Amino acid sequence: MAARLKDVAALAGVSVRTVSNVVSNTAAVAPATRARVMAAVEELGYRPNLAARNLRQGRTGLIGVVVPEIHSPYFGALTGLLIDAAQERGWTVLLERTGGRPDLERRLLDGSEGHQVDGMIISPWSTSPSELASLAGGLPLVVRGELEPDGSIDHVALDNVGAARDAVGHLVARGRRRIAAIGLQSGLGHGTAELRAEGFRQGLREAGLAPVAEVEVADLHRAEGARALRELLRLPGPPDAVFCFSDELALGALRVAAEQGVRVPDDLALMGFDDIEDGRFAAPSLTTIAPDREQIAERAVQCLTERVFGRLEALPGRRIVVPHRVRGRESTGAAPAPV
Amino acid sequence: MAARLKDVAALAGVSVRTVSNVVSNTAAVAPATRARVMAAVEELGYRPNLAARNLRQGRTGLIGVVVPEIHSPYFGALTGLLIDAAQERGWTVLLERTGGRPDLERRLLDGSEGHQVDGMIISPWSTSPSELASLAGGLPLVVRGELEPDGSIDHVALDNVGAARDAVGHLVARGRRRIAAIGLQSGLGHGTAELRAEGFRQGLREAGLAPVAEVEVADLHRAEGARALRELLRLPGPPDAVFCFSDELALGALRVAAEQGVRVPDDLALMGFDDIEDGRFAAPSLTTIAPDREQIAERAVQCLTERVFGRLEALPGRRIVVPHRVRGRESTGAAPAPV
DNA sequence: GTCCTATGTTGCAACGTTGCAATCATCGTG
DNA sequence: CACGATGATTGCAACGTTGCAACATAGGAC
Repeated sequence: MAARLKDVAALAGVSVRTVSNVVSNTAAVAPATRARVMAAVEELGYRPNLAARNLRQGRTGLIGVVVPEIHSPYFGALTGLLIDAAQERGWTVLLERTGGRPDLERRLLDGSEGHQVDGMIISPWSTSPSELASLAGGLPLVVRGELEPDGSIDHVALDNVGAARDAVGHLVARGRRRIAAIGLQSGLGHGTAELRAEGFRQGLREAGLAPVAEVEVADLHRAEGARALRELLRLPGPPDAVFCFSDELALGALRVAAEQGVRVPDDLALMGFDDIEDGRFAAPSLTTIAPDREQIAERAVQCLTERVFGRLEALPGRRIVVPHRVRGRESTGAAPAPV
Repeated sequence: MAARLKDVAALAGVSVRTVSNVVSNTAAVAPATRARVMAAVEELGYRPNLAARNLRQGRTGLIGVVVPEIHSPYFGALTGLLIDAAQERGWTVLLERTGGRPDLERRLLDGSEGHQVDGMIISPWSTSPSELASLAGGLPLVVRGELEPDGSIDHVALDNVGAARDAVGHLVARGRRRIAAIGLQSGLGHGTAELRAEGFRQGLREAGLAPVAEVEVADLHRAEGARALRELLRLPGPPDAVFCFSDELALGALRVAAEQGVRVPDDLALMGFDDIEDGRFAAPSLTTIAPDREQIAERAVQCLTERVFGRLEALPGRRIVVPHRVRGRESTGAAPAPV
């Protein structure tokens, strides 16, 4: 059915090897020959069989991108950017979702599940970096997000502690004193939440304040944010500002504030983390920590590419920190409401 | 480096073929032999080389999912469900974004871009089904969303006309008479918008009404919805209800309503389409048309699987219509605001 | 004319797997 | 005991490509 090198060769009147040279640019070919071959390729609609090429070359041109979920705005946006960055470098992305399940994370890494890839970019949920490294064997790996650092693999991460401190600074600068946090996660050895909590406390300490409350959540989605703010509003001395560890949590909280007649930002300043699209169009718009997502994607793919092609096996893991900024909007009174 | 069948065979003291029989369950193997082989597999950490398997079997186990974008809530959610449904049937998903670019849509289909897949599920933006079919050649294809029907390929779609009619019905039943639409797209031969416009007009006709306005948009995102509502509010006789062809458009409109002090639903009823997560947590929560997304994903993958394995090449294209329902919430006064 | 180099072209083998058909042992049946 | 049927195991070849090294030809230097 599909044309092979052999068919093209027969039609063009040259050897199989020459056709291969033309289509994969591996050797010098006389212009006339090249033209004849190209014509035959065109006529037969020849496309190289990638399975054969992969088998021969020992590479697949695929990289795995492993995320807990893709339907959430944060991971959705990041995944899109990763695909772009990968495409630019000639990779094709194989997307895997773990749903946060540790067993699935493991099976994907050790190769018993899923397809063969040349490398992986993983946003782990529950597996520690050292475990990741051993599971992956020799597979090039870039870890997204933050768990305790491990010497042997590459990380691309934010300065989560610093970002959380900046968030508190933003609230304090706007005169808030009774500040709470939503988004701690005790169950997991999930480092990101812990780092943000750490930064939150540091920021308060620097301002000579103490946390009004720290609310734990089961996940980072809206429903949990809503639940958490309801809880905070029942406290005897409710907060005048809340720092949520994700925009989705903040949007859930925003909804509850509207329900209960709590005015944002007048009665309560609300702040998120991630800078997702929804936050820009919320009413009031959401102040947030904006990581440089393009750079995260760019650096992660670049890093992985170097690992795959380079002789970096012996190199120690690199630690790439991507910048962030506070994006002040209406929910903390940092931007005037339009009209 | 990586263990091969040959290595396992040597260790277990059997032939390569027997090991293959064990790992791929292709023939009866004596329990004792199987145990010996499994032990060797375990010891060497053997994983089958998929490139070789694919080459031999002529199949890759990959299906392509082609969407215009994945960062949007609608496509993000759908893609997640497609990956789930595919995984259940043993497929791995290769995700491709077109960004709505026609040339990229084409290159993906004719195989000159991207990897080799056994089939594709595509949400086309600008390529017509007949063109899709000819580009794909013999590649099994399932088309998502709606363009003019074509006899030879499978479609999985909503009843867009009926759904839009239902939306109008919902607004009319709540006493609205001055109804506008946001979301028409003239530039594209993009069928979905046209079908919803058609249903919108039918619904109004049935109620003996005429459209107050129909606003065109460049895309279906929030910014366009915001722009469109601003435009509508400047009209001499503004509408008392707006049907937006996507939830994102409606959320953009909702934001503008809040900015301009237009009360929703009292002054203006707002309705969307897609039932994305954000709409549930907006204040007010967003009435919408909810397609049965699980079923879309499920049926699309099922359909494709049948095409790949079945002898259905000669079969005419099937047309699968997935049900939807109106989900009444606060933005049309269909659900009381909590507390 | 000989040698050397540069350029273009080729055949062979191999990547790791599985389809096919052959082989061998074992068992039940008549 | 011969026979066929069944079960278990095997060797060979092939999937379509590319690395390697060899080969052919032409052109330039001496």
